[in-house]
Amino acid sequence: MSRAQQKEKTRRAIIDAAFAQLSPDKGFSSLSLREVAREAGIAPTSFYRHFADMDELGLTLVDEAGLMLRQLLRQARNRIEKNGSVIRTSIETFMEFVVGNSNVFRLLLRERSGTSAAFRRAVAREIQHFCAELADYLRKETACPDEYAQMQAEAMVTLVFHAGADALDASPESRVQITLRTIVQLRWLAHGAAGYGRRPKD
Amino acid sequence: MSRAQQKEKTRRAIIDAAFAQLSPDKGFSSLSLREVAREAGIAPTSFYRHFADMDELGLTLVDEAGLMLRQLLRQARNRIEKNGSVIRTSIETFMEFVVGNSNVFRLLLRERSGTSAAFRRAVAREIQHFCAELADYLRKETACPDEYAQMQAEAMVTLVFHAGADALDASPESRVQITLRTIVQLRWLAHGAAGYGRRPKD
DNA sequence: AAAATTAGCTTACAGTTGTAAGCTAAAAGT
DNA sequence: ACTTTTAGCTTACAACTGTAAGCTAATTTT
Repeated sequence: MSRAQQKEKTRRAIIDAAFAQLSPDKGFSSLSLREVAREAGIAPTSFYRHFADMDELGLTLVDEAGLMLRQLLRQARNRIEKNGSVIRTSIETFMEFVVGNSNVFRLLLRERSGTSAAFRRAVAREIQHFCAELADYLRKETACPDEYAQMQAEAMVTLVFHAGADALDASPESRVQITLRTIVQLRWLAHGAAGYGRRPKD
Repeated sequence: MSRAQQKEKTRRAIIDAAFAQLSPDKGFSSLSLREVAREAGIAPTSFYRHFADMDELGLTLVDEAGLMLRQLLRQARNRIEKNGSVIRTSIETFMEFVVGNSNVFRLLLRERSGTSAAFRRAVAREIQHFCAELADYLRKETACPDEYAQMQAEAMVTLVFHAGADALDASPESRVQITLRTIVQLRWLAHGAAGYGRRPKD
């Protein structure tokens, strides 16, 4: 095996080790370099051959998580074409992602409000992609005026992410409730944004 | 000074020390018992005379933060009576709280999605109070049907909290934008929930 | 007045952490 | 074939952590 190949392999081992050690009770910030190295099967100091410090590893993890989010978007679009119900299909797809990749979602969720400004920015950027694509869609497909599409998308993503967070701590039965609740909330938003001309009283 | 009084005093010193050490770069989980004890002016081991461990201290902090939230609600109600504009006044009051007590708000924000299930539950409970009071208000004052008041309140609180989180990282000028954005989003929700009979298309 | 309780102290220990220094062996470059 | 580069190793150290054990002095109880 070439040196470059081998290096890439251990790099992956480190990343996978980090993801593997994330859990409901353990966030990235309580991950230690030594632990990660141990799980990856290398000496602690060898870690530095791949990342300058834990922060650099963390940003890599966030990047990978963002990649998975974008894959999720494509998957949702496919399903919508077959199914038709935009809001319901989107939320259900998202919920499957959250439950099936809970470690990945939790990473985004925690670092979004974590202690590192760099991490927060990185997560915000990934979520921003999400919003931008949704806003595009809203502009094309709905009665929502252009300037409001972005704000509507942001509100929707906020509510859906929050629902995902709730789902992580909930039983499978309550997850159904959370999904239903979120569907209604998103419909209100869509309805409200479409009929924006008539303002509700303050 | 009586023994009980003195004890209460050091207990407060510990709590205040903990709050003081929270910062944009330092969450509760990266607070050490020794650091807190040092700042409180006591020996590390004396900490145990007041709290069984750091978790117990953390839950106390969350409780205090929740108390401040409820005070905030009362303040908002007073202002609404004078001012009239419910949504705008509420959001502006909330934003003032976030900026003025950023350490307290950050605590809630972080522990809401933190690694300790007990902390998450504690924060969820405090936010639940918020939602319940708002739902009550919505039932009385708006056209929203009873069963939807709770869901609407939850959506509103989610959006407002999220706006608060954004505000923490934003410049004063962008805070104005965030506030305006949130006002519009909440109006949509109110509008959508009031006209719930006509469903928007999926 | 004597006894019991206790808030806070000092000392001590074992565990973990990040990372510096320097070696080895193998791959890549010449 | 010789030199350079480098991924990974071992060893080492200083800093910090939580907390156990036991003392002191002052308040409270009896």
